[in-house]
Amino acid sequence: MSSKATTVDQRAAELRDILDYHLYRYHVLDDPEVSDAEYDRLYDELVALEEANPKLVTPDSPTQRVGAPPSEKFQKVEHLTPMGSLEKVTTDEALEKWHEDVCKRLGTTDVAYVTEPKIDGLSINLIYEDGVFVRGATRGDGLRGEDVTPNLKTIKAISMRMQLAAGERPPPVLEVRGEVYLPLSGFNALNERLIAEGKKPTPNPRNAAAGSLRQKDSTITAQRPLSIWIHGLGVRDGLPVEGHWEALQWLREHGFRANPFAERHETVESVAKACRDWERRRIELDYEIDGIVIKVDSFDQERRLGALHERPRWARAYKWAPMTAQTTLNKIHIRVGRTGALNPWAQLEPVEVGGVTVSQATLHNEEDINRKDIREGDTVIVQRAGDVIPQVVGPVLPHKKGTKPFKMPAKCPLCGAKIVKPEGEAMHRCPNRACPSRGLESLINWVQGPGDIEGVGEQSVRRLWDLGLVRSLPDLYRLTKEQLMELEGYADISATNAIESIAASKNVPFHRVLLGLNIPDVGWVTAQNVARHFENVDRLMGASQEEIEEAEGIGPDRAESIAEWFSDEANRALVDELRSLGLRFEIGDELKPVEGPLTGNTYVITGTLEGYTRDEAAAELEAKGAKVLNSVSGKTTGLIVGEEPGNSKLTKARKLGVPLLSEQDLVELLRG
DNA sequence: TAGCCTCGAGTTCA
DNA sequence: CTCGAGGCTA
Repeated sequence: MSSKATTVDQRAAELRDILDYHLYRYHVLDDPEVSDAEYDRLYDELVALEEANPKLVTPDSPTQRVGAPPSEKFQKVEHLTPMGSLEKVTTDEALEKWHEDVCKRLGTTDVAYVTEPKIDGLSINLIYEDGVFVRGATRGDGLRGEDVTPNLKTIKAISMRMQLAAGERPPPVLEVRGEVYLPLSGFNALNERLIAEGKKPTPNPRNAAAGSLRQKDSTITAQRPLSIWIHGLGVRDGLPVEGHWEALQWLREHGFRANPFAERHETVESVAKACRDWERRRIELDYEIDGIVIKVDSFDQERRLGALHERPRWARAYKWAPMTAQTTLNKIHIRVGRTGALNPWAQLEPVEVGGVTVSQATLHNEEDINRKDIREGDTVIVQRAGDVIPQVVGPVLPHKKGTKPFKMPAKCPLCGAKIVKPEGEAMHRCPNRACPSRGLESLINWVQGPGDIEGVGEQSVRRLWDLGLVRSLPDLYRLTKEQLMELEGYADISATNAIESIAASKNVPFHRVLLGLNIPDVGWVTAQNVARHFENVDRLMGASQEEIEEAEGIGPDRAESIAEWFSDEANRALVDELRSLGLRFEIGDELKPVEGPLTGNTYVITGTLEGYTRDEAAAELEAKGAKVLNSVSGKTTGLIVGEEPGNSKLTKARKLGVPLLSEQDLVELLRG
């Protein structure tokens, strides 16, 4: 061998070491030492050396992570030790019961546990021979999985070679277990890209990760920012560790990416607390977790406990109520809202999600449905966004035979008018101003919103509508007790109360009436501003678009919308009719700005208060001159936090440094 | 003109 | 509660 060859050989080996080290710093420790450019320079040097001397290429070289040719199919391989699946517990009681069982079998109460986040990803088994990564496989049935080595090599958080201390000899064979996952940031970026390319977004990070790992062409896998958390060992012969806690430390020291939130607990109470704490804290993570994995720490105790039907007695998964679920989408219905917008919604086979039963969910609009490729009859994934509103995330493919892509109807399902879809807008619309949907929906809106009528709810309004007794707001005020008593559910007393409540609603202030007219783009605040500016409806009706713009918070768009509404003859007739029925069309003194000790302060309320409803608290604050808004911003004076506060408001307030006030603080504020 | 603040509108379940 | 977008301000 010539001395030159040796030098090149040495340099290649050196470069492999350096590059491996920097990958480890970057992807395992999240603590890079060199710039990306510097890394690229070293990488290019190695590529050049290897191209000039193909014999230098080793299977574990950093250059071999990408570019393996597409394989025909995945080989089945046997795991060296079986990958058991975890028995789950869902309550503290079940956890406690397991602990008692463990203690009884071991004959001691001296049991320590290790907990760590249960990643919602794909279980993977990695084999290292003499410290070098040689093979990796999916879990499969627990005994045999699919060999996905080329794809795993593209994941930079997987070390191709173990980190060894000077003079340390690697174990001849080591089996390492982990969970491959897609970080949420990467998942969002991937979906944005897919949408931009006109492709279908992936329904959730787990599916995206699974799809990525099972790509036949590993160059595609390489484009997905997959990562891994290593959480355990299979074959571990000869390692100087006596328990899981030590094993995790050992793994970390040898270049494996073990989760930093693993904890060791001396008592089962401490374990239970960790499970509860993480249910709240899980949103802080850049990956999805669906519970906590709990293992008996000591390997000696683990061995004595053994397994039952491939399910280890020494470990449990504490699982929370799932935030997502699968169910069947039975039918897509159309609802026409009070503005004429067509709203498709899904009727679902009822399913538990995050502790409540979900049976319907909005599908927003046609574009959204078809981008997600949702069809009637699909099995779909449902999740609760922001912990509350159910969403259909997407179908679990493939579709059933004979299903068709969704299409909006061409005609309004209620009045038969031709549906329009303005250029650039997402919503389809029924253009018919006389469409029953609009009248009905506005009536429902009126009784539960601006009109604030007790004793007449959505169901009654629908029945009155169907009977033809009430088809407009004026009709409601002409309704008699006798007519109302024709309805099921109304007897003498309830009918009297309802009629009185309807009569009382004639006195709601002008701005509420304005709100009830259903003028597009006019909501609660704009109605107040308009009422305050014009003081009565005649001056408003007589105003030009430019004059309307002078009111606070009104720009060209809203001004146009308002002017257009009042230019419609039917609408002016409606105003006249309501006025003759006795509704108020000029302001009283209710909109006079209140001067008080809290003038200039704005507050936001979240959660449930003990002594007040939120409306009462808001009214009291406003009586002292404060403003009460619905979202936190830099200008918010304080966020009043009740029981079970909304997470988004709380996080935002913390981020912006907005003071958090308790109900106690509120009471003092109102008193002082 | 950008970026923040606010508003409107549509939404589910117990 | 969230989303999108109108309105306002620097």
